Amino acid sequence: MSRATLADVARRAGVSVSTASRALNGLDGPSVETRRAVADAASALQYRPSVLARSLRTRRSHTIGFVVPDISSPFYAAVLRSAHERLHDAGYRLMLMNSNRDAGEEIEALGTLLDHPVDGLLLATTGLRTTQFERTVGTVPCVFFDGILTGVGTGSVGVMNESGMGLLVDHLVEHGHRRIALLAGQQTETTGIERLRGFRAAMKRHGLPVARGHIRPCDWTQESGRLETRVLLGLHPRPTAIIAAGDDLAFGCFAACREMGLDLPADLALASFDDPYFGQLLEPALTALTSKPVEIGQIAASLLVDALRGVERSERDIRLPVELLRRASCGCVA
Amino acid sequence: MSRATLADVARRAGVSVSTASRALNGLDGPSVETRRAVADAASALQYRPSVLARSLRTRRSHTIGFVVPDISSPFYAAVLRSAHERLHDAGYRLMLMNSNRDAGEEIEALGTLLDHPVDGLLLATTGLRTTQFERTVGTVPCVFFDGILTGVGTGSVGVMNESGMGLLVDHLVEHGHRRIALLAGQQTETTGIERLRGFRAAMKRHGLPVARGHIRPCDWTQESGRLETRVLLGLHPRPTAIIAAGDDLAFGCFAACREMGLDLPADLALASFDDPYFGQLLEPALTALTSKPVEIGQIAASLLVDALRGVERSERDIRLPVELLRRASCGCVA
DNA sequence: TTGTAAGCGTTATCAC
DNA sequence: GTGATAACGCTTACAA
Repeated sequence: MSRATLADVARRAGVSVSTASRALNGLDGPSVETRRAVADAASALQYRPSVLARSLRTRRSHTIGFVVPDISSPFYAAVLRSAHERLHDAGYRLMLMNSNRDAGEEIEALGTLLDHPVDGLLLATTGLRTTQFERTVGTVPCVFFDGILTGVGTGSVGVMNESGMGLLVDHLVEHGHRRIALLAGQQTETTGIERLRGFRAAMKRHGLPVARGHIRPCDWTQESGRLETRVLLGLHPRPTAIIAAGDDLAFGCFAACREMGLDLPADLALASFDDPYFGQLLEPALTALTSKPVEIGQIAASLLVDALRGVERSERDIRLPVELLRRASCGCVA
Repeated sequence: MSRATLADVARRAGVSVSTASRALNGLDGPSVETRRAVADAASALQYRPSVLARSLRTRRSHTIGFVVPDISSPFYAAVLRSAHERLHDAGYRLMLMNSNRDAGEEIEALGTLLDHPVDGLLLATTGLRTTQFERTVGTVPCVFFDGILTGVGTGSVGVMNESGMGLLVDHLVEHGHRRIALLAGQQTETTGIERLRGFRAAMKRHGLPVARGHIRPCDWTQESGRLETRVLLGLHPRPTAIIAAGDDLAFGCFAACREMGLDLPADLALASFDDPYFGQLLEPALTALTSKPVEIGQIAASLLVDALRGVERSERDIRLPVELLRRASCGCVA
């Protein structure tokens, strides 16, 4: 005795499968009595429709694929939660994939999801090319977030990377810093690229030179931040301030300073682009920009749901403004 | 021109669908030439089998359901990543659900997953009853982790909650504390229950009384930790040390102390059951137990995969030992 | 208002 | 070796 099928329900209600289907789906046709009989039979048998069979027939799986570089990152986890909530409310399930910060794995992940198939995609890309994207995703609705590919897909959500970086540079300059270095993050991802661009622009705006070796492209990891900070601190002249393009990079900088017996912010000022949710609890508290994972997830999911429902939206590429959280690591008094 | 189907491949190769199916699935029967022809046709058409149709027919979806109280929690996110990796390698996809720390939502989530259907479940339960579980999950393989329901399911993985809590109490007692309070966490989840039990046992073992009101059952949130800490600090006599049963509770305690101008560990000692991955970077660094999300995810996934493959395992309920990380918040010198 | 039947894209059981 | 053909459980013209 496995799960009851629609045929079982129909038999018990004394009607045909099509009538049973119509009754359960609330289509017009069946009389009130018929509906009642079918509903009774269904609940008596504890009938639950097979999503699989329905999807095969209707060509809609009500499943969304979610692909990120690293789901264990608190930022992506927070985006996931909020996107999931929105999608769940809209009747969608979520299938998860990790690209592991590798373009090849990302393509494979997309392929797996499309085979399933998924009705739409939420993607934080880790450096896909436009042609690769078009070839593997085709016309399936896809909303980018955080890691964005421009010119393709049905929409995108992110923060204002360039102007945000400007805020950080401006603030450090206000503190009197002139030799500012950047832990730049991975330069295959839009976030890394745009933040670096914003850094260069802001430094230029202030008429400040960017010393040779003061820009450190690197992985988005704590270990990488630690290593690159050590390199920076070994330079002559040594930077007096460091901007980390991501929170893990900032942690790495923390760790390096601790190892080397340096005091933040007395010996070195630090500002981070991303604000981890415990930025406040660090010592010194971390100066950072508001990162908005909840908003990003919610908006990305909404864009996708609208696209799936055929709703046209005027604004398809959304960039959220960020604000500076002045805390202690930059030299502001707590 | 949508995706090519098996029929398209068969037609192009000049064979029947059944032969094409056999050839592609490597079943014996088809001759070498036939195999070759089918493979050529398949790649020419960029054929990708429909997972949906295959699942409907074989009654295996190769999809696993993953249910947690809150996926934005770094602990669960880390478990997810490691479990996902293991499952991916074994050819399974992962469908995600959030129970939002609510038993009703958890049941609904399980129902949704089973409708899909999923071949197995990875579940951190938030206080399900045995009968509820049996009714909704039936015989589908389910491995519990973190939040565990004993006596049902195909296995479980967690840490040694009781002895771990003993380690924390022992250590604070070594520091000379006698009035130790507990931010106990939610008492519907096994983790909360077992950690409280371990706390009582350890206090008893040391012959220490547990003062009235010194045990604070509460939500697992930072806000809750902050509030309960304030309550504890308003008590007479006031506890000299607090143990947080979870990391967010410890952060709340941090926040409360900061608000009240109290110095950790001089005015109050703090030890946490869970170690957040940045515990080292806090000031003071957080004394905690090693939490092992990566191991937990990996083991849980392995147990499930074994069960799905019909492999019998002797050890089905695994409890990982934990170690004490002596840092500064308990009063140890850094 | 209801029923019949075709099909969604596979796999599996038969014959040949 | 290979090919019809019947499922898997559902939706949806089209008939009645």
